[in-house]
Amino acid sequence: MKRRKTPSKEKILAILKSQDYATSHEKIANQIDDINRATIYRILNQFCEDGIAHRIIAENGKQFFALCKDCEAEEHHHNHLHFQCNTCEKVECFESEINISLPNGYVIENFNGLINGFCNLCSSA
Amino acid sequence: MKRRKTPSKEKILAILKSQDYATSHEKIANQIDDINRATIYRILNQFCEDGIAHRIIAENGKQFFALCKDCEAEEHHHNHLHFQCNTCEKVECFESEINISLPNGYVIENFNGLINGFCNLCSSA
DNA sequence: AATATTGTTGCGACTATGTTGCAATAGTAC
DNA sequence: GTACTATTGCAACATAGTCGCAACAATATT
Repeated sequence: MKRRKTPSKEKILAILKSQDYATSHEKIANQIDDINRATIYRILNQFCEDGIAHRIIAENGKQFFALCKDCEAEEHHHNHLHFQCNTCEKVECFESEINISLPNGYVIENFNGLINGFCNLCSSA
Repeated sequence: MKRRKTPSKEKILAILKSQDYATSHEKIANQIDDINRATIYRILNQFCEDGIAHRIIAENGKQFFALCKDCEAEEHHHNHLHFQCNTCEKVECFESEINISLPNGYVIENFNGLINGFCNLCSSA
């Protein structure tokens, strides 16, 4: 499957780039009115497959997406924690990676770590 | 809201106790034929509220439940990692707690950390 | 023991998120 | 320009989980 460059992909990529936080499908759809729901999902999935973005599963099961930083095409560094504010619902990536040590025989493929709580803005309000 | 002791709750609690792994709603429903879907969900939610069980969100957004060990009613220790095997799909709790340090002003309420990969049984197959 | 209170259950309907099959469209390579 | 095939829109589907309501049942009260 060779990827093609399309307006839809560029648009969604631009939106992801413009966000400071991880973005839900809903939020992306709100900023777009001429791309089909299914297409947005497909493009986001493609970005994840291609290592352009990574997927975060929120506590309610919803997917959020954030661009990958410092990821080589082959080697990904997604062992960092995410934080979702229970008030403003924003999802952000924390820089520091965490060390994961597994029992013998276990092989890691992916890590999804989410902290829920109150962000600095909402906790002081 | 005072909780009442009912056969449904006892039955579900017994199932949770009998599992070595975290359990999905589906798996529970399979072992029961006389309790309504909605009731199972409500009971599981209650268990989580009451600190009897904790909820794990899998990569596909599905909920899994596991009994709390070493949890006081007031103080919970859920900063441990979970592991889901991509082959056998089992979800298990890892013992070791992880240290989470948050930026200034951030308050943690809950942590959901899931590693996906292959468990010792499936990785060697 | 009978009754009142109110938490619990089953049912059905509903919501929301995400996926898929198919035909039409549009990148890309030649 | 033409051929090839990835992409898109549409509609239908799938699934997980929730909610309102009336009937029921566990506790508390007498």
